[in-house]
Amino acid sequence: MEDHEETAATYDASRYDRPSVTVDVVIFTLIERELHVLLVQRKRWPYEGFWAIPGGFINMDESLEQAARRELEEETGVRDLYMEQLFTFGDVGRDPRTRVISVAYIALVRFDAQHLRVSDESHDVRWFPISALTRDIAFDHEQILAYAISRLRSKLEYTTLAFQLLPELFSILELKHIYEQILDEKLDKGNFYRKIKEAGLLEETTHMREGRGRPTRLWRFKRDRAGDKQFVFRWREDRGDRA
Amino acid sequence: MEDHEETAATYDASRYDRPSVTVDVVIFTLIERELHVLLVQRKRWPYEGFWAIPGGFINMDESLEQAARRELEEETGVRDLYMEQLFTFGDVGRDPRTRVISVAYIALVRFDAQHLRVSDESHDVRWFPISALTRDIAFDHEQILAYAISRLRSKLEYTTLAFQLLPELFSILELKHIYEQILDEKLDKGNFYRKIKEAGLLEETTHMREGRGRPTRLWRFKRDRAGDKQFVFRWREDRGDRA
DNA sequence: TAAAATAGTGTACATTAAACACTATTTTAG
DNA sequence: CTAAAATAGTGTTTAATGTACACTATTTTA
Repeated sequence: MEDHEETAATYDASRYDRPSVTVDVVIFTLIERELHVLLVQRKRWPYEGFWAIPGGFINMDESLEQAARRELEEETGVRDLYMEQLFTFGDVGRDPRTRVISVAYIALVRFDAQHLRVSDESHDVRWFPISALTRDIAFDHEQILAYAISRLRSKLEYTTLAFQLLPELFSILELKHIYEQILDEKLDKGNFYRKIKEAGLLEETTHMREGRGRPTRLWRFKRDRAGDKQFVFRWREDRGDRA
Repeated sequence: MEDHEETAATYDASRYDRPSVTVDVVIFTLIERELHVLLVQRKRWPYEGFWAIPGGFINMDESLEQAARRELEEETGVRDLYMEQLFTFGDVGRDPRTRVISVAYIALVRFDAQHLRVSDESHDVRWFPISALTRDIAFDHEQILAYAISRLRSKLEYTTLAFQLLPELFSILELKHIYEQILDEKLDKGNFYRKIKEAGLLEETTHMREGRGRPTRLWRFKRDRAGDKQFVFRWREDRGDRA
C-alpha cells in the first residue's frame, strides 16, 4: 500500500471496483536489551516523510503468509522466522488513495542474525525502540503497532515466543530481561529461575559467559520435544489485555 | 464468495488482477442446550450442494465489521451482537473460481432472540450442532469452523463471551452448562458457583424459575462496571490449544 | 583485600484450584 | 401422605501454585 505512483492530483477512485489487499509486517527485534520495531519512511503522498510499517501488495500466486515472508525478507534479508497473523484492518478511509485492506503480521527476528542489513542511518528504514516511537506515523499504523505490542505481551505468557529474540545460547537472566522488556514490568529473579526450569524448555550447556560479576551459565532452547515446535509455556497469569 | 454467477465453463481467471475480498461469519447459538453453527447450502458450482459459512463480498463503502454485521443480519435478522474477527484466510487455491481472501468473523446469538428466522427445514440454511457437523463442507470452511471453535474455547476462559448466548435472566447452572458445551468437558458445580460469584459479574434478582426439582434463582449479567463492556473473567487455566 | 557486581538457591507464606461430601427444596411415584 | 428422585446450592479439606524476599556463590574492580 505504500508504493502507488499517484498523487492527490492524479488519483482517480473510479478505477477501483475492488479493494486492494496488502500485507503489513510488524517486525520486532531486541537491540541492546531494548525491544525495537522496524519502520520505513514514506517518500510520496500521502503521509510523505511519515514512518510506516513495511508492507506491500500481495501477488496473485502467493498465500498471505508467503507474502508476509517475502516482505520481511525484502526489508531485512532474513528468512525462516517466527511469524503470525495479527489482524486485518479494513476501515474505509484508512488510505486516502483507495480502499485498502491490510492483513497485518507480526515477525520476530534476532538482531544478531546473519544478514540483518537495514538500519544504517542513511537509508529510509530504521529501528525504533517501542518505548520511544516517532510521532510521525503514517495511516492507521500507530493503531496497528499498539495492537501488535499488546498481542506480543499476551502471547508471551503462553508461548515460547521470547526465545525467538535470543541467540542460540543465552543465560536465564537474559531471557528474563526479554520478558521484562515486553511485559514492561520487573519480574522476580528467584521465581523466574524456578518457573523456567520447571517448564523443562531449556537445555543446560557447558558454556559460560564471563562479564563483570560471576560468570553465567548458557542454555539452549530445547527443540526436540516430539514435534511440538511451539508448545505452551505460561509464565504468569492473565493480565486482561490479551489480544 | 458464494454468489458468483459463473460455472467452470464460463470462468475466466484473466479478468481478475486483484483478489476478491469476502467476509465470512461463523454464527454460533445455543439450541436446546447444544452449541450450533449456521451453514448455508450452495446451489451452484463449485461445491454445489455442500454447506458453507455464510458470507459475501464487502462493499466499497463499509468497514469489514460492518460487512460482517450486514451478512449476519441478512442471514438471521439479528443485530447488535457479540462479534469478533477470527482470522483472514488467503491461500491461493481455496476457491477454484478466483483468488479469494476471506476475513472470517465469529458471532454469538441467542437462539430465543426476537427474529431468529432461519432454520425451517425447507430453506437452504440450517443450524448444525457442532458435535455433529455435516461432512459436506465447502471450500476450506471446515478448517475455518475448527479454528472458530478453538477460538471460542480459549476466549471463553478469559472473557464474558458466554453470557452472549444466554437470555437476560439465567441460572448459574445454565451458565455452567454453556461452559461445558463449549469446553466440551464437565465442570465442578461447587467450584463453578464459587468462582462465578467471586468474579462479581452477576447481579442477583428476585426471580426464580421452577422446574422439576428445587426452583432456581435467576441472575443477570452486570453491565455497569464503569465502561468496560467486556472485562476479564478467567474461568480456568490455560489448556494449551488457545487460538 | 574489601566492596561491588552479577549469578543463583532456598524458604515461608498467601492465594487459588480441585475434589467431593453435605444440606436444601421442590416434584413425582406409590 | 410419604418416600424417592430430581434439581439447587453450600462447605470443607487438601494440593498446587504464586509471591516475596532473604540468603549464598563467584567473579571483577577499587
